[in-house]
Amino acid sequence: MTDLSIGELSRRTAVKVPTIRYYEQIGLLPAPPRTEGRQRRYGSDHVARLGFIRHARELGFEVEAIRELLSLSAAPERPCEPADRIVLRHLEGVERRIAQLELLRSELRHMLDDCRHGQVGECRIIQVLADHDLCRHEHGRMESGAPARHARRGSTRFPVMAGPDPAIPIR
Amino acid sequence: MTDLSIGELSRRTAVKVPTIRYYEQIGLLPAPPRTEGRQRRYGSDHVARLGFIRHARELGFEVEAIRELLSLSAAPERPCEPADRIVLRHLEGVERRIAQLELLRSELRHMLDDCRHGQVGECRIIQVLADHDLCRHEHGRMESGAPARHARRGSTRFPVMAGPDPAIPIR
DNA sequence: CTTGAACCTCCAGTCGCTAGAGATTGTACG
DNA sequence: CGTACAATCTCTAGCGACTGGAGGTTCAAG
Repeated sequence: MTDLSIGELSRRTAVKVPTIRYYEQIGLLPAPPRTEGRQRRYGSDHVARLGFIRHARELGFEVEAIRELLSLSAAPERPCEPADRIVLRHLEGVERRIAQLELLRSELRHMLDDCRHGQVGECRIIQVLADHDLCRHEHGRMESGAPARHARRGSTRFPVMAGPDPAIPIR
Repeated sequence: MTDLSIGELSRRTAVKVPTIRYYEQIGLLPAPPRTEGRQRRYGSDHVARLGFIRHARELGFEVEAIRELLSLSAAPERPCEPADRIVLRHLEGVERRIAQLELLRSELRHMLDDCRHGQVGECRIIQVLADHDLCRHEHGRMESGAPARHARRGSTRFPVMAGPDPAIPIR
């Protein structure tokens, strides 16, 4: 009805033009009719559907989840419990991610707090990175028997990325 | 010295074999010497460097940041301020991400709270997704003049992904 | 010497876009 | 009506940080 070009649709929904074409390609937005010159022309139903998609993306839903939500929304008389479950699952993922990031935040803050802001040699940041055991929190699991908290104190030395060394076959 | 195969290195550092090869490819881990049969053999310095990399990745640092941290760690007598800055920048990113996710979390919770768990037709979840204006928080910016809070109440109907419609050129 | 696990290289796929090349179409103006 | 030029078209490749597979070789134990 409204007969919008892809650029107009983009402006109205705040979704970029290549993204709209991408959504069509992956089957999230139906292919619209075309002009004789094969340019896309959209109606108000496309505006609504694309708005739905954009909002769901803003809320962090994955494309697959959006696909399901869209197909659920097409059956208003059916129970909305499947939709609830999708949202709940996503909420749980967001909560897990927040918890992870909060751990990260506190470890990063500790690293900065502990750093005396002197030389790299005494820098707590570099030390903690070099030796996982020095950090205040455990954020990975340590399942197996303690792997010998070796007394590598002092200089942190790794093989340095030098020019292509001769690559002598050993042994 | 320790002369480890890539599988052994993988076990000791908890970094997967293809990931180790990938780190070599992108120049994060130096290419080790090879056996006559061109298999990689690693020493304890590689174990240390790869441990550094893994820990930094666990803390969410990007590869480019790790590259910088590694090259900083090679100069123990220099000031550690550049390292501090990298960590601080990353911390700020983490904090921004947390703030975003907390907004998301609260909006998702509201959606679930408001849903009467009946039919899709009255489902608050679907309604909020279909009409951005219904949500409790603003998480995008709304710069331009209000785009006509249209009275599309009731059925949420989009063009449905059907079979390939005839694609009649219009106009 | 044989077996088979581990290793090798190379390439493709993941996710959700984004950007570019090079060709065509739509539209406004003179 | 012609022309200019913005917008559109298709196609392909790239991002980041891996991960997986195919198909072939090497190592180490028995």
